[in-house]
Amino acid sequence: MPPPSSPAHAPVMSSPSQDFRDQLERAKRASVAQLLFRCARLLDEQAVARVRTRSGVSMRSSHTSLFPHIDLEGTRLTELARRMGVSKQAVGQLVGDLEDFGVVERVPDPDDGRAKLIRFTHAGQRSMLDGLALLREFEDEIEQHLGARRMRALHGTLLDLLALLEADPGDPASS
Amino acid sequence: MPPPSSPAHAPVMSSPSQDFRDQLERAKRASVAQLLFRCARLLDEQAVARVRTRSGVSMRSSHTSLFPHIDLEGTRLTELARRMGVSKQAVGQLVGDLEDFGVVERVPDPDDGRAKLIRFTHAGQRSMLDGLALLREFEDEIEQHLGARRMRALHGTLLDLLALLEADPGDPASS
DNA sequence: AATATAGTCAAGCATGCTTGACTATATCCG
DNA sequence: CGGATATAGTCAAGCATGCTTGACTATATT
Repeated sequence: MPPPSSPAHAPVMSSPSQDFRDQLERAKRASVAQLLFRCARLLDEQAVARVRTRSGVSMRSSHTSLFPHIDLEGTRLTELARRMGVSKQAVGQLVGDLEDFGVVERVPDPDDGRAKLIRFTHAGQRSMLDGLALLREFEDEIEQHLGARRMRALHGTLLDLLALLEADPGDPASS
Repeated sequence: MPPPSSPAHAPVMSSPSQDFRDQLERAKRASVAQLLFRCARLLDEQAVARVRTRSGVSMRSSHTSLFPHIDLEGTRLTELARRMGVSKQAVGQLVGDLEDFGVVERVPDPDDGRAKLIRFTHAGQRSMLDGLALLREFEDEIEQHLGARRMRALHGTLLDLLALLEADPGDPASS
């Protein structure tokens, strides 16, 4: 027999293992965090697969995450690293790949002999536009399933969530 | 002198590079996919950090993602691998870690001398509950910022999105 | 001249997988 | 029964990804 449960009254569990089972069940329904995580991974995988299938370029999301930080007139490596919050060597590797892909190029910075500007090549601009089109296509498909209203709501909520998460790196709540 | 951003012969309408700039600008506002990705990563990092800070156990989300698949009475390694869609060796590594943490144990399967059942230890059940409480706490904080309504909407939308992504692994669009 | 900064090269590490080879047990069938 | 074969799990190695740190060169700044 399990330890005497307090049937009528306590908020205590009927039995520990029953309680545990309930909790597990709840966990299976997946927290928002876990849902986000799985959605993000699947989305990323499928988007990357599409780009590679269609363009033949094996660009990954780590590469494309660089794009929004590259100014049209070119941006220094160190500045990119600062904006992205990683080491300049990390950016150097990404830029190296993108250079191999022919998407960006390094040109000397006229203002500083040590520096180089990372900027899109002509071809890179084209593939960038193609990639964005592909991504929009993908998201349109998703929107068809979710509906425009929910898609907008999702977008807005994620923006707010991101702001919260970026503002609040620690654990301010407790203690 | 400034980099010759575009040749002197002026493009007729809004220049290609202006168009490109617009596109980039749009990309900076981040697609849903990119937003999801960044939110997921931050959420994961912060959740993992909290668990480790409070419980001292360096469990990662790859470990916890195993939990929903472990039945209360125990589950075979191979079955876990099947449910998770990875190799049995991959699950073996996760289970090995969790065994070191004292969270799960391997007991012989009475029905099959080759098999073992992976199940939670007593302590594991406790830390599982603690972890879930922590996670709920975290999500409650998020809910405070987003509001209950948007949180529910987010949850529901993500569920649908997940279903879509899991149903549709390929690229059905391109014929 | 001293020092700081931009970038590069090389190595290393953590994570989360994979594949291949192997042991022990189960099951099927002639 | 016994041999062929399938299955559960383990051990070991390897790989891709996305970072890191350390050491270094070349140029700028003071």
